[in-house]
Amino acid sequence: MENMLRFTGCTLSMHQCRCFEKLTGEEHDFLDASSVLIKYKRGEMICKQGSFVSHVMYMEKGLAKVFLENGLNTLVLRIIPDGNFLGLAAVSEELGTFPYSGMAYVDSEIRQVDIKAFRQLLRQNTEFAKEVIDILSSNSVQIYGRFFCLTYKQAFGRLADILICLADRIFRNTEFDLPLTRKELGELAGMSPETVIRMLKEFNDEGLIRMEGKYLEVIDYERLKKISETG
Amino acid sequence: MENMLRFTGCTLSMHQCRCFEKLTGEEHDFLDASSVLIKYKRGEMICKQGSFVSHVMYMEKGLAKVFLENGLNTLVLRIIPDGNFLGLAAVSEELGTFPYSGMAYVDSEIRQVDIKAFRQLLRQNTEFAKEVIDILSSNSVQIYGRFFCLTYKQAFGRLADILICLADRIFRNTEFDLPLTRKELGELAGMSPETVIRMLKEFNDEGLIRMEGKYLEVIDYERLKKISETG
DNA sequence: TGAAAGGACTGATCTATATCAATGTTTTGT
DNA sequence: ACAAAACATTGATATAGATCAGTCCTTTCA
Repeated sequence: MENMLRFTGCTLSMHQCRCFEKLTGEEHDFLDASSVLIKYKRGEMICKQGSFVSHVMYMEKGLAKVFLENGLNTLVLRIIPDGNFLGLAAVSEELGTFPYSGMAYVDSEIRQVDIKAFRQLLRQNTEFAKEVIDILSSNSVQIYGRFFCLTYKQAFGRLADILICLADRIFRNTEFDLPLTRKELGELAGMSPETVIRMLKEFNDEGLIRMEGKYLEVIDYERLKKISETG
Repeated sequence: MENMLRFTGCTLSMHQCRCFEKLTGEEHDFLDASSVLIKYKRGEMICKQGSFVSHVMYMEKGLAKVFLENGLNTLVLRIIPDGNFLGLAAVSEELGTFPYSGMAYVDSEIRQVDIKAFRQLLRQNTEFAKEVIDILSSNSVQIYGRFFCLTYKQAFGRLADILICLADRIFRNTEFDLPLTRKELGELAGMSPETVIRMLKEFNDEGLIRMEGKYLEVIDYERLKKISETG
């Protein structure tokens, strides 16, 4: 009788992006003709909050963060791995500018699709439009969970959340080399880099994880999960 | 040269809901035939997080909150005044259950539209679908601002935000009678009821607002705005 | 209309986490 | 290969805001 919803700070939405499967061969060609593939180096800005929108961006290969900033603080909304849109806010005709920024965590390849072409497909293919609506809804739900988590959970719970998310969903492995700095990890979990370090050390000392520099291994997944739930 | 985006904890999205204007007379009739109007009393639950979704809900008259809860804490995502959807997450076929709860702040009338009928209209009328996508995008952007605000602003900034939002967008007046308790105000601004009381008192003593029980008047709008921006 | 419950308010205390400051360690660019 | 910059780590300190405990006020409803 577990009717209580659990919220996690997970940075990925659950939805598997399937919208391109809904296109006809012809529409696919049209999309290809209306798009370009751009390469970004680690640390490069992919889009800047407040700048004009002219494309929809799709991550072909790499890893990026989508975030808000006000000059002082950075809030990561979502991590974008292969096969996801950087965000579809651009689709709305109301919104002429990016409501967030994007930056590559690692060298990445991003497909930029002309927004007019994308909107035309939305208009002419309702199955495609339905998929896009699903993606938008699913993104919202993911952000809600993250919002709740960052607002009410304590630091160790938030960090546990992020570690689980990285292992389960981003690297799909209990061990991995983190391409993020402690500061970037802090942005994800909504805490200062110093706090990240202290908590990671504690997790390490308690035998929940093993950590050496960039290398990270989740050892006691179950206990980490528990911390993420109760924290 | 103000290129820095401001985030507010405002609980309303900017989008004016126009999707019904896109329907033909026939489609309108179809929608009417597929919907019912339900009345709720102040404090009544409109939908419960985790329960099955079978309707899209549209606020005809009243005021409600849409929120997340885990048994201990409540996080208000959005306030819903007349002429807005309670949320469109239900539109996604992936999601069988409500990702949030809804509760009436005042006696309200809500139109429940059968989800199948709504989805059918999405499929057959691309202009309608486009409007729904705009609403979803716009809701996301509003949540982003609120997320940033609650994560990084200090309590007095968050409270100032909420007061401005209430005056500007909900009551459209510098004076109004609050239908919310201090606890509910706290949920909106992400703080404890005691903190709400102390801060309101301080705002009152500083001459920013005038407050007597449920009555509230915004006196120094500009300074309140400044506090919301710098807090 | 009077008792009970819920809400408003106040003051005292506590604590999680930011911030600051200093040092050692990698990484980067030339 | 070396200097400079960025990053990681540690310890000490500060503080915003939660929590707790109590009183008074207001609404509700029997």
